[in-house]
Amino acid sequence: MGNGRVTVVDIAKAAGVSKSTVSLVLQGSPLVNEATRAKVTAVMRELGYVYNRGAANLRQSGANSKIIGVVVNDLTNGFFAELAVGVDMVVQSAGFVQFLANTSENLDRQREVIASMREHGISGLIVSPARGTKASDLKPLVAAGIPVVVAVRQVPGAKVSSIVSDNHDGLFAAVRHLVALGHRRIAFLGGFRDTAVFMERLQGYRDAMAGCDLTPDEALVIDAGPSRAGGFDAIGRALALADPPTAAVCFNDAVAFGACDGLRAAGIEPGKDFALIGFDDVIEAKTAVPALTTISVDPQGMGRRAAQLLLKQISAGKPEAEAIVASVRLVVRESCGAPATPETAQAPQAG
Amino acid sequence: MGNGRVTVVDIAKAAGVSKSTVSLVLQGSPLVNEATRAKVTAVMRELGYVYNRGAANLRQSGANSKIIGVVVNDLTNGFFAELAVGVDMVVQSAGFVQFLANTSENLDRQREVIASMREHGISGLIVSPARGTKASDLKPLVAAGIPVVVAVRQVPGAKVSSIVSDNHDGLFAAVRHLVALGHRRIAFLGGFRDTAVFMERLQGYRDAMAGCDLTPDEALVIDAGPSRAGGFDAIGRALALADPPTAAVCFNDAVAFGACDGLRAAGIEPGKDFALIGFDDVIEAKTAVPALTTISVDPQGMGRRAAQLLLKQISAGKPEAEAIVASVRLVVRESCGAPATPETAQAPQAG
DNA sequence: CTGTTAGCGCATTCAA
DNA sequence: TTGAATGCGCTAACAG
Repeated sequence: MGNGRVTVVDIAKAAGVSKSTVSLVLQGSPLVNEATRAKVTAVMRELGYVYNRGAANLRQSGANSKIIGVVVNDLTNGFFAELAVGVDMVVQSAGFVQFLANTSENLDRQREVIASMREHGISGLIVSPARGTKASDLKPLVAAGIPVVVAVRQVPGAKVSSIVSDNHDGLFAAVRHLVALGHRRIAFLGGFRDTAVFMERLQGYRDAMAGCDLTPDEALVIDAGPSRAGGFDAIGRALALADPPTAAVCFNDAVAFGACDGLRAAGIEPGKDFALIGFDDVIEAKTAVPALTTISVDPQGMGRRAAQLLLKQISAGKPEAEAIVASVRLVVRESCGAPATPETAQAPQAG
Repeated sequence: MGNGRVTVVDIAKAAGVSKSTVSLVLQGSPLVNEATRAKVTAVMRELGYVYNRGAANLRQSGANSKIIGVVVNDLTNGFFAELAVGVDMVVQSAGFVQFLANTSENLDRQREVIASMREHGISGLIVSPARGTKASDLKPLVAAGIPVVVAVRQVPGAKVSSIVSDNHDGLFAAVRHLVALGHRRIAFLGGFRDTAVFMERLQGYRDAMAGCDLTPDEALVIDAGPSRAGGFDAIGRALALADPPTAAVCFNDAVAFGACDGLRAAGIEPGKDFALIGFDDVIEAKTAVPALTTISVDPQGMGRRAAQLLLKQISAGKPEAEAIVASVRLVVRESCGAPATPETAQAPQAG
């Protein structure tokens, strides 16, 4: 029945030893008699003692708090939830705990949570930054010698480690794939133009189109929210064009799902009458649309790598983190054999 | 250029006052001269001072750490991610921060993270328990006077507040709805039998079936993982029955999505040739399958309510939390006009 | 209104 | 091997 707060002195008293001895037992020091250690641990269990990391951390000059902060821009998005899970895995395994906050793309909130985390003495930070995050937002952290790794989105001038997917090459490969299948009118659907990720992917799209001697048509680039609803909207606008596409590569899987919904609503079967490729790997993408080709970036793996990167920096005690960019491998998982020519696409068309 | 760690004495020295004065400024005390307060805050900003909550908390006898722990059984599931987001909202607004951990349904890990959270001095805990969680797992917390609220799943003998959805009535209503549409062979798909949630929902299903004079057929109760893959599997087994169902209510939305996939794979259009109802509210359920009827329980709202419940207990300083059960309202959002009789099911569509 | 003193729970010297 | 001091950064009492 451990009621109130039990401290080392309490258990020292009860075990008939001094506080220091208890402290040594706590950190598994080999300098303590096995018999006394057993007695101490027994008393600890009996009295319901709980280690006070705050106090310990305070004494150790605030070095390692064993807590790492994780801030994501949208936990509602399966991708970022998986990312957080990946981080959590290695963080927990390393004996750390995770301070997780969701910013909902809100810069003010992001500032708040990061400040709050600093007050709690995080020993490192992993952040999937909100749109518009500037290097100055991360500056105080690195100035204080707190390791920071940025994931998913890059922050322009920040001197921190980062891990992002190879957006350009991923989209480049996707477009080449579609062209190889015979498609010539290929749309790029979804995403916000003011993000670096969008521009990188768009550039991959454009480069691939240009490399295949396809006439660039800006009307085929349709930005929309990076969500299912956005995809639904985007495909609708695409199909409404005078010269609609026969294939599309989507900003992410959520958009691709929405595009599937939209195609079905228009009486077009995705993967059969229309080729679709999605970027990113939201939960269980393969069962969502069996015929959907995806460029996969494993969010959990990304989270794990980010965490490993951070832990390495923490243990290295490196004050200023170098700017390391780790590319994630992109792979086309399934082949999508959609017909390409206008003749085959004309059948049940719903212009 | 705030380099090393700046403390109150540093800023006191720089501002030409004493530590206490700085402390008073920190907590916004009205007992300090406006001029000195301005000077102190200016120096704080200049030196890049960061408040050390650990030390403050230590001095205050470990009362309020301003951190609340959140443990969920599966952050990969959109429902729980949304739940965490809901919690985060009110927690952040109240000036607290969230310690979030994912247990992946692992009891050992759950014990670990809860222990870790205690060491860090959480002032409250919200937990969506892993399968098999026993009251004894929460006992130490309540014994230590730490408020705990259990969400989503109940823990049998635990003397803690809890917030769960009205599983029985939700499923009861769903079945009645399908019966009203003319269905008689109604399956119950997905979920694990060893959870209280499953049994409650199953009981609702059975009670509704019995109330409608429908012969109970245990073959129509098909358990499977509460995931998209599980739903895909379950519907496959259902359709393979000698006397297959014409409608189904699913354990959750993920299962329902999987069931949709399975139906389509079998050439059956969900919401047209087969009526489907999903429980729970995963992200953007409405766009996933336009015709899918859902029993909705808003996970974010649930998270918010859980957090409010917890904060109330924290502020009330209530040592032993009473067992409060808060029901969540369940609503059928859309009507699903699926044909019921075998005769109409063979025609393309029936009025 | 501001300065002084004294710990919060722990780990780290130093002696014994 | 173990016990007695000391201080981490901060707040809570009282003094001035």
